Amino acid sequence: MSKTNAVTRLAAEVEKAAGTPVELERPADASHGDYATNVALRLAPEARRPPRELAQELADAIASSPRVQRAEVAGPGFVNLWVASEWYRDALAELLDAGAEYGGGWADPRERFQVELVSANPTGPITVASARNGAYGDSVARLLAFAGHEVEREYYYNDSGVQMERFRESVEAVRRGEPPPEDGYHGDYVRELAALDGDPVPPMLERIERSLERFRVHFDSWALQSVLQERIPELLPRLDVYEKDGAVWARSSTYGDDDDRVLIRSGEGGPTYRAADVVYLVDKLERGFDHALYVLGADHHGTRNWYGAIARMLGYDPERVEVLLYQLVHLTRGGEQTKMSKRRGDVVFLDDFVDEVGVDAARWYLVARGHDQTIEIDVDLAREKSEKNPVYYVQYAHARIAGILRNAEGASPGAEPPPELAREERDLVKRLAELPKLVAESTERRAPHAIPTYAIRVADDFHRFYHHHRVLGSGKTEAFRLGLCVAAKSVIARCLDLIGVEAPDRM
RNA sequence: GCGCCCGUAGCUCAGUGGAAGAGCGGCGGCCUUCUAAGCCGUUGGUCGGAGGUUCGAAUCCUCCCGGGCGCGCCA
Repeated sequence: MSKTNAVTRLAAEVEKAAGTPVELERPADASHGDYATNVALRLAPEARRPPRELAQELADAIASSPRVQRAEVAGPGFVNLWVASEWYRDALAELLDAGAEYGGGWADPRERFQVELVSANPTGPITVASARNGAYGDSVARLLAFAGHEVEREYYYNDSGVQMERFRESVEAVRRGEPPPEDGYHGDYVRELAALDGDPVPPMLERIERSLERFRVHFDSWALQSVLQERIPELLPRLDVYEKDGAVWARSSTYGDDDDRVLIRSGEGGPTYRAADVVYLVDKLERGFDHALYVLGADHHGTRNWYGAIARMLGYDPERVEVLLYQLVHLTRGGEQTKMSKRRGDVVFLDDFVDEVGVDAARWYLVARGHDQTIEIDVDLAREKSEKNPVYYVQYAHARIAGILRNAEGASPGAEPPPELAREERDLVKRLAELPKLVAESTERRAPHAIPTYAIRVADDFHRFYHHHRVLGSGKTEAFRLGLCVAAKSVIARCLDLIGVEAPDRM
């Protein structure tokens, strides 16, 4: 992080006294102060001094800051501190000044990222399972862009493999008036495609793109396996390979992969998907991306080390390659597990899911869980549950604020706190001031699910503030409270945007 | 068998060394005042189990139990 904020500036004051980096936490218990640090506990063993004694020195030193009202030692050696009016002014002024950019633009250095996401074979419409890939990957991309990086999203599809042939044969069969082959594709969409002329792949791709655009996932580019694999002969000499059983193998296990992988098949000698991976990786890195991110479902975790291995084999820094794994989506119907198979056609398509619950609830639902957590969706309960989706709670806070600002009629917001700040006002400022740290951690961990969790907290604090305090016509406190509203609205809108959800002005 | 992920309140889940949480559900209150999709109160947990590291463990390590997903010359 290259930018300071109200919290880090406060931490810096403690650092001066402690002589070591300090992180301030917000205690869960209000009686433990506005902020707390365990730095005395961490320092005590090396200093060979009782932690509470060190903590007392720090508390005394920090208490003299104009931003600090009071500092206390607590428990085994925590320093709890209560911030002063000065700090609230600093924090809110910063929020208002930065506006929509608050918490962003901190990346240093700014780099080029490519996020490859979804990349489902165009053998059928996008399913809810792929939608998680889209929701997760797109949110990571949004976080990186907000940090200040240059980000492009790409969809990579296989237009020439065995499954694509099955898909085309299924459409052809229907065109001849026959049922699709047993191991072919059977969904209704196959019949729809059969009604058109020519190769069914382009219209399928168009439909996929429309679904994803509707889901607010936009692709900057599309990559084709058939084009990439033409360069395989050119790249083969750069690889560490050997022949076995008539096939050509990459010695990937020596470069960090779990196994060696076949690049060129025995027999007719066609290239495998892995061979195209090699070309694609070179292509990505030579197009000037500093980082190539692969968003993959947990069913691909067996190859999570493959991409880094080929980067190493080719002499690239493997740190430039990142595999983001997310756990799968399981669909149930009235408690019964339904197997998802595009071939059988008994899947839930993204478009149907979105028809049912709306884009906002769908995106929120798919990104609000940790990516390491398997998601189970009961198709029968989806609509009922979506009505209780916390996304509406958060959007409602935004709409309420918009309503206040509509009624404000030229009254201008300010950051100057009134002599007495109410608890709800202080809580809201502190909450809003968490955004920079939250966003930075969420970006670095590739964990966008922290955003909705935080957005609920912000809405929570706002709704409470709103309930207890009148904004318009509140006299000397009006400007400050309007300032709070403007800042809260901006933070909520930013959080929602980072996960691809709209922030409505009316509900 | 081996590998990856998960096990926290009735349900769905946050919480990657600091003082156990949210939403939903249940129960009881609050609208002549900027949007009640809201607010307030209450109910509810030996953080799967056992050891270990640490001043301190839901969090780190080891083992065990349970669930998901992989282990193709498919992608």
